[in-house]
Amino acid sequence: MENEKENLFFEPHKRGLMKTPLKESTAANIVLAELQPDFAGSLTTPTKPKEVSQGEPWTPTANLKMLISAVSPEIRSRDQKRGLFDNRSGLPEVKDCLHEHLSGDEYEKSQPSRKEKSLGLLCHKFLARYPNYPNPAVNNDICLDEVAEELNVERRRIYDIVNVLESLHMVSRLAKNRYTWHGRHNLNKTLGTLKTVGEENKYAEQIMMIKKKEYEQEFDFIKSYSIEDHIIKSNTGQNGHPDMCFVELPGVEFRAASVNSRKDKSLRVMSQKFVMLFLVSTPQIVSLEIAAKILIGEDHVEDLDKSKFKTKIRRLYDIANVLSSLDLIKKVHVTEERGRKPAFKWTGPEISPNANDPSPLVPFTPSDWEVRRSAKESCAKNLFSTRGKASFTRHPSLIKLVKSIESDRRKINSAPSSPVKTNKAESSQNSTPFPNKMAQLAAICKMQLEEHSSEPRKKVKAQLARSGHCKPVAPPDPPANAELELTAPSLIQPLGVVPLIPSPLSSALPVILPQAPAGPSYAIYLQPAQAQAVTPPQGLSPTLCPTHSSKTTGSKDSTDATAEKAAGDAPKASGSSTPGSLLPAPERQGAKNRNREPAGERGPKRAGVPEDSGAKKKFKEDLKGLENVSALMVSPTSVAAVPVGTSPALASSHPLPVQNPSSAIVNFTLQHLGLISPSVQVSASPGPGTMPVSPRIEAVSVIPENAGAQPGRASSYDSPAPGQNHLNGQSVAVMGTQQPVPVTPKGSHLVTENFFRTPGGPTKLTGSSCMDLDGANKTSLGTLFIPQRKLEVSTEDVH
DNA sequence: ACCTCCCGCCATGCT
DNA sequence: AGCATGGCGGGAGGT
Repeated sequence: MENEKENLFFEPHKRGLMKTPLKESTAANIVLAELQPDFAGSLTTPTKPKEVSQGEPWTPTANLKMLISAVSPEIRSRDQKRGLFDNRSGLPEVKDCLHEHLSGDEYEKSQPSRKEKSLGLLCHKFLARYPNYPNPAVNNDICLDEVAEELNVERRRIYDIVNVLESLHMVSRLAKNRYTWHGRHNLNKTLGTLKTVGEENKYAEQIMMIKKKEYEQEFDFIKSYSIEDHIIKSNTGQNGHPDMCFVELPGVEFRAASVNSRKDKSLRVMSQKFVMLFLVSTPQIVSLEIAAKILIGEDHVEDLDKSKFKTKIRRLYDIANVLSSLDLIKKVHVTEERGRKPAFKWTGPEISPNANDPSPLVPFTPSDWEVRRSAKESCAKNLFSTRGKASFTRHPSLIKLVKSIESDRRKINSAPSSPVKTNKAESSQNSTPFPNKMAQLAAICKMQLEEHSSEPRKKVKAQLARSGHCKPVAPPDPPANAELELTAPSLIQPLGVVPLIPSPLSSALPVILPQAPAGPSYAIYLQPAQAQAVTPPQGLSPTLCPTHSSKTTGSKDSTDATAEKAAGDAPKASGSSTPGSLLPAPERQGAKNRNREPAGERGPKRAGVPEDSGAKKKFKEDLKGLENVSALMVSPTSVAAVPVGTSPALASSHPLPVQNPSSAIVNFTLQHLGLISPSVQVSASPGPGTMPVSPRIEAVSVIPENAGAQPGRASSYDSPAPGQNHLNGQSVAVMGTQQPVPVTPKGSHLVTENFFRTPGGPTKLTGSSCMDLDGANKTSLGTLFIPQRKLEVSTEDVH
């Protein structure tokens, strides 16, 4: 059916082509096909449309250039080394395209080395075919068969790419063998949603836990069950990781039942989770190890069987390759004492949970509400695993509901690829029942979870209070932390993530409290709308997650990243100053963001390393302080970095700025303290105060691939609408401004929305709008923790 | 020797 | 049954 439908839709354009791929594309043809992205898809397509959208010229030459540029960085360098590069095209890919040319020279190429066949390269080729911001008006469908042929790869490979792209809603499945290309129009929204979900899932906490465990293992450290653990577990479930289904955006949903059937396991889900990890972790560096553990359901690390772990890692590489091609991440290495760990750093745009909020200030219209609601529902769906396995599902009471829901859902989804669902409007009809249930479940679950979580936290708090030593949260600790760390230097390293220097473990604990949904401060932030829509009255944390608009994008390079961070910090800091939280509507977002981040930062900062009970006490105290101070908590993660900072206040206020002294000194100090590994260096900060240490580190590692590649591609594709450019992430500059600046232009949103999702045919706008409503998404609670510890280190590029 | 990850078998589920 | 999807992990290229 699906096909049929699709065909109908597309027939006009592609019909003939649809299934028949051009195999023969011998050289020339092939080239053309590749070169002309969309066209290729349509092959014969009558409709000119697709590629046209951007108006980008797709001459063969241009394509080659693009490909080359895209691929080249890596290959080029390699080739150069080898000496291959020189002559003909140094690019293997190119070769593919142009195999014609002398095989002699480059048979090597002709016989593509493994690398030439890499998924990353393939993905670049794939992406080269489509504009970053396709013209919605045009038919942007993708025929998998055609693409596979054109790119000379088995379809299986295309699935790998498409699945990841689908997870980012850059493509959506129309029907069998057909996808629609959305490009980056929705990317920010998607990322915002993922971030929100990631926060809700408390991935940051999970990461911390894992790290903590590592520490403990290494050092016997406190084995006592930390409060945090309990909390986390309660929230997440035994796994420690909430199992959730694919996160669907209102506008983009899977239409094929088959797709839905495997949703939970799918590469898509893994991809989303992986992305979430980046979005919620402060350093935004995630090691494969940690990612794998979390994705597996880490809590039972012990249980982990190697094979499973290995498989997960393999998959993560696949995903990472695609994400790298999208320039969302780049490979780096986190060095620990133990050795280097492969990790990836987020180089995509900074997103705030629902960053897009078009207009927070603006009152929501009824329609908006609906939208949000739908968004929320979708979130709920996501949260609950279809299986039942989901963490939330755990609650017995909920299981039944879940099952029923699932069944309903299946029915609904079962409609195969047929383009049915649409956003709210549509969904309302079809899926309405389901969503409602989901929403209810979600609400229930959240409530329950919150309760659970809150209790522990409360306990903790109480303890802390008793202890009385509270250190002021934020400020504190840099120094203290440093010391602590020193004592337990090793601890730091364990973290897979690189983070900011300071407080490893400690960060985790402290942070938690503040974040607790229950936390007063958070409550404040909640937007009524959100609360209602998304979560139960409680409001839970959800609100917390604000978007930090401030962070815009990131950027591309490490430097940018640093800058970003710095910027982010600054805002945060400011936020801290304004403890409160209750910001006027306009600021809400900012406030939220601030809150979130701060928390994360706090952790680190505060974090003392609990060496022993004493340390723990400190933590607790810190936590306590945090609670009290919650308002104050400001400094973002960057703070953590600040080992140097003497006064807490300073630290908080200026994230890392501490740099004041020479960076060299800082590094030296850090190293001694054990906060950072020798390998890592904190570069001198650019500006005083601005650069957080950690960022710097990141900065150090530069990445070859992406940078190089993207540019090429980007140039050609990116241009779309002005606003949109920002979306790409790369473009946006970050600013330190405290106030969150909306990264993406609202206008763009609108645009995108409209465009978005056109699967079936006529586009409908509605859905996308939902996404925009940040509110709904925001509902998540953010967890503030920042797991990071120090670890870190050098990020090297993979190559 | 380890890191990456290509390759394609084969299960799953829709048609 | 046939086909589209895509989970999965053996094993090989790279470093």
